[in-house]
Amino acid sequence: MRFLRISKLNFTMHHLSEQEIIRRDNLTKLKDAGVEAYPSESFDVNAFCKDVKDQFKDGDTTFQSVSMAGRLMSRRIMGKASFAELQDSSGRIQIYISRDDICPEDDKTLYNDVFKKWLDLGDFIGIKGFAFYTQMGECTIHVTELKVLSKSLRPLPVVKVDDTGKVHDAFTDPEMRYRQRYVDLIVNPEVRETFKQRTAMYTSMRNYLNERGYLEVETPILQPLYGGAAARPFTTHHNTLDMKLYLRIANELYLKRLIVGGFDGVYEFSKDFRNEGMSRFHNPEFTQIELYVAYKDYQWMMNLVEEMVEKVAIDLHGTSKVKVGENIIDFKRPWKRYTMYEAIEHFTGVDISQMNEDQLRDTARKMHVHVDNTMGKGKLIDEIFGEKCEDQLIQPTFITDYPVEMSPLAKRHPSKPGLVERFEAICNKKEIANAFSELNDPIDQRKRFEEQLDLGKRGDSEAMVLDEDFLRALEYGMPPTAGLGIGMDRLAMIMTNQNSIQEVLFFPQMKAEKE
RNA sequence: GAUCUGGUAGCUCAGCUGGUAGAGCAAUACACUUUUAAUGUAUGGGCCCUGGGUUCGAAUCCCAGCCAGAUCACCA
Repeated sequence: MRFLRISKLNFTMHHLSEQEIIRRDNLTKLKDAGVEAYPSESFDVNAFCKDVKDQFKDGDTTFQSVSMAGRLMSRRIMGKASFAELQDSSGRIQIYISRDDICPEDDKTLYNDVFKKWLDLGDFIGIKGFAFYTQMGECTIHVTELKVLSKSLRPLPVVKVDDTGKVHDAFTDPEMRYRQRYVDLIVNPEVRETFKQRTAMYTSMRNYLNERGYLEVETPILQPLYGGAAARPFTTHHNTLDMKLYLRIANELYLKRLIVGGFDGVYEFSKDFRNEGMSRFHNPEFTQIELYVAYKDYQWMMNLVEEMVEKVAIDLHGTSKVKVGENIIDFKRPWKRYTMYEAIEHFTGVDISQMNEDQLRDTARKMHVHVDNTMGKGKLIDEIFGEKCEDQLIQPTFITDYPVEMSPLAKRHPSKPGLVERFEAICNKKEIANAFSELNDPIDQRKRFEEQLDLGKRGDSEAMVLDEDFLRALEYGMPPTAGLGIGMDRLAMIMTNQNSIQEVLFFPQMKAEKE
């Protein structure tokens, strides 16, 4: 019955374009001539385009017996000799093919037919040969052997760069680039670089945290209760257990359970899911790193964030200064620090620290901040900050001491009533990190959850739900703990100078393509 | 979810106030043994996003829809 599982896609052939028909035709001709278009045996590579171009000097004895593989990306045929470009994972190099070098015998099929007629741009080939410089001074591989490694049946966009460096016919349509990222990666080398930098960012952070002895862990994505953030979840269903499950919106409550269990420091790069709107800053699935360290507080965590993010910038760029849009952002320590009240006073000139709810609402209205009567004190402060301060914070800056109403999992500030020990790091007008001294008083935590339940009953779809097992864990006792979350996609956008989250996700979420 | 902009050849794009669908690259054929956005000559290639409407006639004007991008609102 297995054939029934084959998807419909295998049977519905799209209408073939002229160029696709020609490529299928060429495939048939290769096979008829006894050339295997999809050979199975290994083709051993001993050099990459970039290395040859960077290291080969004219007259050197190096790279005189190279074996290379990649896609054929351009072709300039001049009768019995041709220039072409080979692209591998490292970049491109020009290759030179002369008929009598690759066909020393009488049979010239390999050059006249296979290379000139039956190969197409995008096909994978393997070559053997030696490096030299042409009369025009370009580093080139003189090909002595040519092998077909894999035939390409669809035409690629042909992007050309002229001698002034100007790019012609760039493949730029965002819809096609995101839906067919493989094509984007083939023809746009800078896209490949962005994703390599994203991985370098993960490596940098992982190394930093591992060196300090923190344990990288994995916690459930499918959760019976969602928690750790204010957001609407995706829901799903487990058939055998016949139970409703949620895709996690955060992993905070699970990592804290591990601190209760006795680990001193745990972290996880966590793919989280939020069933909310999409924008150039929001994808339904995104990645956060969360870190929890026992016996530490938020002040200590601020120092860690500065040190780690500065290191990331240096590991990626060799300097703490990173170009982001029109700005140069310098991650060098120490970063500016403001309490939320100080920040508001600094950017608006108004000291709100002693104001009650009504005074705050009046002040907000005078500043033309949109507020309504359902907003409590914490929400009002948050609105004023968001409207008047956040947009002015380009350089990395810590904002500390948030209203307790916005932070149900954070510890109360010992000397500032109504506030919690929390900070956010803001950079390029956006939050890049959020951290607090974790609330470890189980009685207070239960009370805060109950306040969230009330919000939920009043219609707040993002209010947290009460997690009885998490409270049970806290009742066994959790050491004082500092916790941190960093939005990896947002940080990647800054570190790679991209202004859309889709540029740092290989496969951003898209609506289904029409047939 | 709201507003604006866009969807034409494999790719990048023209196509005016309605009148036989265009260019460059790519492709096909021929020539050319150090070119480089190779060149020269010739040729083929289109569900103009979809569905309605107006009109003698629609890629073009109108309406509805689909997809994308930008901005805004919620959010990381």
